[in-house]
Amino acid sequence: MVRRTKADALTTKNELLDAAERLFSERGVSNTSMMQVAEAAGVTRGAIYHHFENKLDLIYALMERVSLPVDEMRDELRAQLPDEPLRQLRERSLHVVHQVQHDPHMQALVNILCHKCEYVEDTLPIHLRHLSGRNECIEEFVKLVELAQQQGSVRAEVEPRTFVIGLFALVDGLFYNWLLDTDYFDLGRAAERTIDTYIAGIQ
Amino acid sequence: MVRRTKADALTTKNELLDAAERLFSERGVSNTSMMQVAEAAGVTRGAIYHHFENKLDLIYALMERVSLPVDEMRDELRAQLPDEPLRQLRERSLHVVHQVQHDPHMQALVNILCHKCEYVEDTLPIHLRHLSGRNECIEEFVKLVELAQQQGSVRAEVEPRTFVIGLFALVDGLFYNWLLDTDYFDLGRAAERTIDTYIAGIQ
DNA sequence: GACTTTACATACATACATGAATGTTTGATT
DNA sequence: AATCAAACATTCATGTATGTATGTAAAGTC
Repeated sequence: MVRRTKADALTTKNELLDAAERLFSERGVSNTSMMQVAEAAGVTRGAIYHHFENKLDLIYALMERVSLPVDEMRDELRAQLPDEPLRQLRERSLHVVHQVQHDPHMQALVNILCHKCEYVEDTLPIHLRHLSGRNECIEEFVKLVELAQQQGSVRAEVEPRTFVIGLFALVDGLFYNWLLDTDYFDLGRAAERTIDTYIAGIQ
Repeated sequence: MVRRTKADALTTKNELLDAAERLFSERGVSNTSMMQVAEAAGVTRGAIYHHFENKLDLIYALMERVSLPVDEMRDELRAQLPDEPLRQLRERSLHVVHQVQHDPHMQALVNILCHKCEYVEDTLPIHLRHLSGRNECIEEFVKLVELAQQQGSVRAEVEPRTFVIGLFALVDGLFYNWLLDTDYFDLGRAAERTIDTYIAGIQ
């Protein structure tokens, strides 16, 4: 049975995105063919190539789907706790952790970018996008640490930039390992403890 | 011109491993065909299938090549600083970092496992091997932290296991990000600072 | 109601990649 | 010296992915 109305087309597109997200996350990007994605969504390959240019465009669309709500939330948190820089650092980091832990789309996407997608020249645009918002965030965090340093709550010999690189590495590393086996440890709990420990180390 | 002596065969095998290591690291595992590996090594595909069963077996051989020296070094370091558990933690962590930063084979392999290889069912044996030695190491580190706790140099409310998970996450995250762009920050320096900060957080 | 466009399905052409089978040359063994 | 087996090269058969071109029925538009 064919569906043609605009709303139905949008449904088809979303079903394709859902199928791709699931299959990519389960079996890897390059190990999943467009054919398999189409079948999982109950359509043919023609439908995919109608909605997306190719596999990369499909991944790109997956990122769009989660990046919008994430950006909103970031702006929201940015405004909070302007007078307590270290706490803002903590809360914002933990918030991302919470998202990865509890939002299935976010979790699947991070899993894909982290473990199910080879970092090669072809996928460069994908990863560049992934990193762009991130570098912004690093700069912002550096300024927060500098502020805390001026306030005297951080030791003077601490290099803000290096500290922030470590903070991101810690969070990334937690994601990386947790996604390998989500039963090995509780992400939220571990993130809270380890981030607090790390921040305590500069006070 | 064909080469047949046993020594020459070993040379061929090593050239194949070198070529695979380079190509996999540059262009990704599933994006590199056996044909390309053979060409890069100056032989035909026949040579590969003579020495290795398939692509997975080839990756496996790559891991073997570096795991031996790494295991030796681990045993060596294990014996050092038995009375200063936190320093042993620090030194052993930094030593791995140093290896990744300065040993090309190690660096290429971690890069492959981290960014150039999809974590899917087919490659499970590969990753399981990668994780086995690691889990051992985690348990060992936990005991070191417990020891430090008994010695009174670590606060009582610290959970050793969570702390070690964070330490590994930090190191992994540093590798992960540094390998994306080795010019973005100095790995050794950042590792030293951030690990010290993290350890300072529990004292 | 005629016309155009959308939303797919179908079919096809091309390009690789894999793995096995087979062939060939030479070192190693006795 | 004869034989065997190792170390590859060559060829082939098969499967599979991709992208595109074309077909078509319904939706949308006027």
